[in-house]
Amino acid sequence: MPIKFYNTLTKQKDEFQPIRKGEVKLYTCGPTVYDTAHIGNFRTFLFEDLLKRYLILKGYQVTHVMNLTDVDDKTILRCNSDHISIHDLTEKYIKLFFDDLHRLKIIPADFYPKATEHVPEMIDMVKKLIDNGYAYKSEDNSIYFNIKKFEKYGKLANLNFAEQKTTQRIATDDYSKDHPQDFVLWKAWKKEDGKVYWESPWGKGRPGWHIECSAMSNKYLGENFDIHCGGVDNIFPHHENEIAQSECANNKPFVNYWLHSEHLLVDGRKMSKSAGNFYKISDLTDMGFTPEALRYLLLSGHYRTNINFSVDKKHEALKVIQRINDFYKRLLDLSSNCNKTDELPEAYNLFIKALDDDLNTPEALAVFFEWMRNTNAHIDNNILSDKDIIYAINFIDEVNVVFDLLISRGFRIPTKIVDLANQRQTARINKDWIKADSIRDQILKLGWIIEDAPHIGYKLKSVLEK
RNA sequence: GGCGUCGUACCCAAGUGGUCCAAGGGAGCAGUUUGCAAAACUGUCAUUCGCCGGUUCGAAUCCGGCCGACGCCUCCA
Repeated sequence: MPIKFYNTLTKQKDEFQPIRKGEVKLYTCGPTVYDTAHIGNFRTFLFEDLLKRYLILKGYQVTHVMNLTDVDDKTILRCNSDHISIHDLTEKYIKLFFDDLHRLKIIPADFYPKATEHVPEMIDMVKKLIDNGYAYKSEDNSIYFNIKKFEKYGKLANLNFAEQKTTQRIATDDYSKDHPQDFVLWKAWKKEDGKVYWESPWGKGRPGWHIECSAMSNKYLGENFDIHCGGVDNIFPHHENEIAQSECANNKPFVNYWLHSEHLLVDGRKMSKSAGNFYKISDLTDMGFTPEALRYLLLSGHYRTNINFSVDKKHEALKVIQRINDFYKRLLDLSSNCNKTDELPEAYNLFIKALDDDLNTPEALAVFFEWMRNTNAHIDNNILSDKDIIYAINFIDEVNVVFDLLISRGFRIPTKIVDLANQRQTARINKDWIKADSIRDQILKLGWIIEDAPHIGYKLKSVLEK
């Protein structure tokens, strides 16, 4: 079964056909590293992680590039106000970004090119655009792209520039442009830029924002590649401009499939620092959200809808993660004498069918939950065969390739907790319920949950929810 | 002004013409089980899909109007 993706370029679900059989070249817009990324940014990065994991599950060899924008207006402003070099500032936030990626179990990209390390490539591309007649130099030595020369300009964002009403912001913008909506490829140095500049054939300056993604995707993935992703806010102007630059420089189509994720809302509103609903990953882990809980919450809504995040969802997410992990352990405990195979249960086909349809994660999770409930019931009734146990484990392993909701950190049970549990066991055998209950409370206070088996035996679980 | 998205139970969230008198998760309630719990399971939880009309044999799904939330139109995941 082929995968279908909603392609922003065609505005419909298209069957996915890679350029080279079995291979996918994927470019995802990365962070601007002048500040810490927030939960909204990670909604997009997690969508991209899901996409990549699913392509891997389907057997594709994925080459993934994520850029790091380490020079732009905000970054320069921040350096000047904090009296810190651009390198020191961006390295700090790059490190924090990688920490968060790791924490959320996002599979690392193959390349993380930095804008500042690819200026020559960008200059080359601007040169090509000038040579091909698509770009011009303004009075202040900046280079602009002439949108009138590119017939398809506006196709991705579905904007009609001939009838476009000029907004206040554009009208009061740069006077030296031929057309108000032309965008900058190379920005001439200004006093405020301080030490931040590169030499170019047009004098000192720095690259425009959009050119980095065109130049770097070109370098690492080729002039025409398969998939390009980002948040919906990138559709215009960023991705529209990337298309214009790349196609006019190379005279060939740029990207075949454009996938965009919707924004995340917090408590039904746009996240903002002033509204007090602005969260970084570290804020949420401090509140007790586990990486798996965050993955679940951000992947349980479809990527093209606004998902509504709220700290009130912590209980729901932790509960779900606990259920899945308990179920997995339950199966593993039953599997010791079973012969391994790589076969899968029927429900797996429905799971794949849901994800094939433009990554319908809510549907896929529904299939999984329903199957899990039935399988638990079969275990309760002791009617699950050895073969079924192995199929079930295989299924969860596959689900985990895509969602990664199994807790991989080992919880080592402290000796003290085991001792208490054993004392309680003795009390239970002696039917000393008062003592047994009091030890259970004590264990709970130490951060562990004890679950009894009928008559004798127990399980210990770490308290995930505080 | 232009382009576009969304409104489904207490909360979250699929479904986009009949197999839906509407999946799945969380919360609640009742039960099985348990020394009691927990976990697991079972049952219950929207005669109805923002509102009003229309098309159709048939609509949550298509069309029109209205109400409400939101995005983009050169900062933005």
